[in-house]
Amino acid sequence: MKAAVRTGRRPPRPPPLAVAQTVARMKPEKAHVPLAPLLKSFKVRLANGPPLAPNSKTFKSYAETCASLLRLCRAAAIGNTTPACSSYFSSNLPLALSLHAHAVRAGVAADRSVASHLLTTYAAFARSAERDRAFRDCVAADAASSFTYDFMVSEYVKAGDIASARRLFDGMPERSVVSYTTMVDALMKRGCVADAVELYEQCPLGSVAFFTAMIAGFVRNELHQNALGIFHKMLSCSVRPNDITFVCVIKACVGAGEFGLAMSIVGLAIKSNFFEKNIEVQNYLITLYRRMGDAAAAFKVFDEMEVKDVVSWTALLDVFADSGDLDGARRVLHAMPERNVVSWATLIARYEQKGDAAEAVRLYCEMLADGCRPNISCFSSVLSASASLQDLRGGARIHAHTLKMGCSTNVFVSSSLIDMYCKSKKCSDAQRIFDSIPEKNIVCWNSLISGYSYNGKMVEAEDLFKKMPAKNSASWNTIVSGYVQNRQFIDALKSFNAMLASGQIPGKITFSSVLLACANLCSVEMGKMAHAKTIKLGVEESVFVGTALSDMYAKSGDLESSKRIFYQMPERNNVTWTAMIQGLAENGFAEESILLFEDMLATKTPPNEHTFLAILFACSHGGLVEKAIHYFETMQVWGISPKEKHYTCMVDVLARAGRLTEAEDLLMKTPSKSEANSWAALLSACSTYKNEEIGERAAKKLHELEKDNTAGYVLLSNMYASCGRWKDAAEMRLLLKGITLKKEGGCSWVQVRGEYHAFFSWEARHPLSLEIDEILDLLTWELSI
DNA sequence: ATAGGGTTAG
Repeated sequence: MKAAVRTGRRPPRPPPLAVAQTVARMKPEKAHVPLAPLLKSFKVRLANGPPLAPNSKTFKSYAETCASLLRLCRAAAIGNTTPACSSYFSSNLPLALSLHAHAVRAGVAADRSVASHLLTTYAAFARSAERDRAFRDCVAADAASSFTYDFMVSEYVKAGDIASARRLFDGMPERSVVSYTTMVDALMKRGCVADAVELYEQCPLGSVAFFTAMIAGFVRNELHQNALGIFHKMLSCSVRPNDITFVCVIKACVGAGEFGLAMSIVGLAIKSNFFEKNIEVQNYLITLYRRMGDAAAAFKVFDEMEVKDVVSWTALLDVFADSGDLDGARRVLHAMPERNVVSWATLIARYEQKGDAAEAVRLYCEMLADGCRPNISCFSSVLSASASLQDLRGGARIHAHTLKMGCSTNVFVSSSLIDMYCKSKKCSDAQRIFDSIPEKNIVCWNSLISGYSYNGKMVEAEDLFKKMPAKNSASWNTIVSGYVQNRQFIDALKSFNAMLASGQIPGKITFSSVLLACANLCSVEMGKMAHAKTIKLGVEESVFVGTALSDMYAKSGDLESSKRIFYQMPERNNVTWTAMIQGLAENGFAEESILLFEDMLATKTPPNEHTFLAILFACSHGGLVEKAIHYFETMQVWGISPKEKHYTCMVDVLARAGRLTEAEDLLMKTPSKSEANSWAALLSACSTYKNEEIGERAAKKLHELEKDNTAGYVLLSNMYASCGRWKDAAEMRLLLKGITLKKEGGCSWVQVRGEYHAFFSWEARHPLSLEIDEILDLLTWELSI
C-alpha cells in the first residue's frame, strides 16, 4: 500500500500464469508482505471464472498454483508464516475448501502434487475425515507417493493410533526408511522395545535419523548398553553421526554410568564443531555439566552461546539453584528476558526440595500474580510443599486450581494430592482422589499406601499393598518403612523377607529401614545378615546404609563394629555423626561422645537439634554439669531453639548434681508445655537430696500433667520416706493402690527358623498360644516331679 | 531423531 502511494499508481495486475509461477517458487516460510496482495488478486481471478485455456501446459501450472496455495494455507494453519500472511489466512479453511472444489472442477485434484498438498492441508486443519478421504482418493488415483504413505503413518502416530499406523505401515507397497523411523520411535515411546527391535532388524538400510531414533528409544527405556550397541553398529555401517546422535549417545553414556566416556565424546563433538550453533544441543550441555557438578563449565557454555532462549536461561537458573545458590537462581528468574511456567516451576521445585516449603508456596502465588498459568509440574511441586507444611487450606485451594485446569486426575498431580491430604490427616479425601484416577500408576498406589502408614493405619496400607496390580522397589520400601515407623519391627522384617522371596532386589532405602528394625529388636543376627547383603549388593558405601549399620551395631551394644563402620564410611552427614555420638552416649562413653562431637564441629558439619539432644544426653549420663550448660548455650549460636526434650536433659543433669533450684527455675522457663519426665526427674532428685519443698511442687506439677503417672506416686512416696515422713509415704502408697492404672505391658520375642514370634504380657496374641501354654504346663509338671 | 522443571520410599 505504501509503495502504491509513493509511486502514485497501482501495481500492474499480473497475468494468471505469472502469479502461478511466482507463488510456486515461493516457500511458505519465506512468504513475506508482498505476497498477500498477490494472492488476493489471484483469488479474485479464480472467483471470476476460469480464463484459462484447458491445454496441458496451463493445467500443469494451474495444478502447481493450487498446490502452492494449499501449501500456504497449511503453513498458515500451523502458524508457520509471517504475521502479514497469517492475518490474510486467519480464516483460511474456506479458501482451502474453495481451492479444492476448484481443483476438482478443473480436473486436477488427482494431480500428484495437488493431491498430496490437499492431504497435508486437511491434516494441518485437523480435519481428519477430509484428510482420510483425500488419502483414499490419492491411492485410488494412483497418485500416492512414498511421501504420502510416510505422512499418513506419522499422522496416525501423532493421533496416538498406533494400531492404524502399524496396519498402514505393514500394507505399504514399499516401506521407506522414514516410515521405519516413525514406527520405531512410536513403539519406543510406548515402551514396546521388542517390537521396535523387530522392525530394526527388518529394516534393510539405515539413515542417521533411523539409527538415532533407535539410540534415543533405548535411552528412553533406560537400556543404555543397547543404545551404545546401536551406536557401534551405526559406525560399522559407516553412517556418520550428527549432533543429535551425539546428544543421544552422551545420554546413553551418562545413563550407563560411563561418565569418562561421556565427557570424552562431548570433547570430541565440540572439537569437531558438531555442537557449534545448535541451540538445543548447547542447552542440553548446560544441563549435562550441571548434573556432572561442573557449574563453571555450564556457565562457560551459556556465556559462549550466540543465541539464548528461555530454555537456556532456565537451564542457567537451575545451575545456580543446584549449587545451593537459591538467591542467585531467583535473581536469574527476574533478570531473564522472558520467563515461562518451566522457569517458575524449576525454582519452586528447588525451594521445595531444599526444605523451604513456605517459600515454594510464596513463589507459586507470585507466579500466579505474574499472570503465568501453572502446569502439571508446577502443581506437583507446590502440592508437595503444601504437604510438608501440612497446609490443608492452601493445599485444598491448589486442588481447586487443578480442577479448574482439568488436570486433577493426572497421575503426577493426583499422587501429590494424595500425599498432601494424607499429611494433613485426611485419609478419606486421599482415598477419594485415588478412586477418581482413571489410569492409576504405581506411584498413585505407593502414595496412598505411604499415606495410610503415615497415619498409623497399617491395616489399610497392608490391604492396598496386597491388592496392587504390580509392585516396584518403592512399593516394598513403603510398606517396610511403614511398619518401622509404626514400630511394628517384626512385621517390617517379615515384609523384607517377602520382598526377597518375590525376587525384588532391596536397595539402600530398604536397608536403612530394615537395619533400623534390627536395631530396635536388638537382633544382631538379623542385622549381620542384612549387613552381609548390603555388601553383596554393593550398597554399603551409601551414607544412609552406613548410618543405619553403625546405628544398628551401637544399639545392639557392639560398639567396636559400630565405630569401624563409622570410620570406614567414605561420606558422612550430620545424621551419621549424631547416630555415633548418641551410640557412644547411650553405651556410657560420655567423654568419647563429647570428643566426637568436637570432631564433628571441626569437620564443619552443622549439628541439628538431634545432635544437641545426644550430646546433652551424654553430659547428663556422665554427670558433666558445666559441659551440659555450655552446650545448651551453644545451641543458640547455631540458631537452634531447645525443645522439651533438651530441657528434660538439662533438668536431669542439674537435679542429679543437686542443683535443684536451678533445675526448677529452668523448668519454669520452658517455653512450651514441659514433659512429665522432666518433673519426674526433679522429683526423683528431691528424694535423693531430701528436699521436700521443691519435691512437693514437682509432684503437684507432675500430677497436673499426667494424672495416671504411676512413677510420680512412687517417686513422691519414696521422697516422703527419705525425709522420714512415713505417714505421708504410706498415704501415697494407699492412693496408688486405689487408682486403677494402666500398666505398660511387656513384650518378648523369639526367632524360630527365620520367623519372629512375639509374646505380649497383657494378651494372648500369638495364634498358637493355647498349644504353647499346654507345652509349658507339661514342662512345669516335668520339672516338679 | 535432540534441549529446561515434576509425584512415592530414607
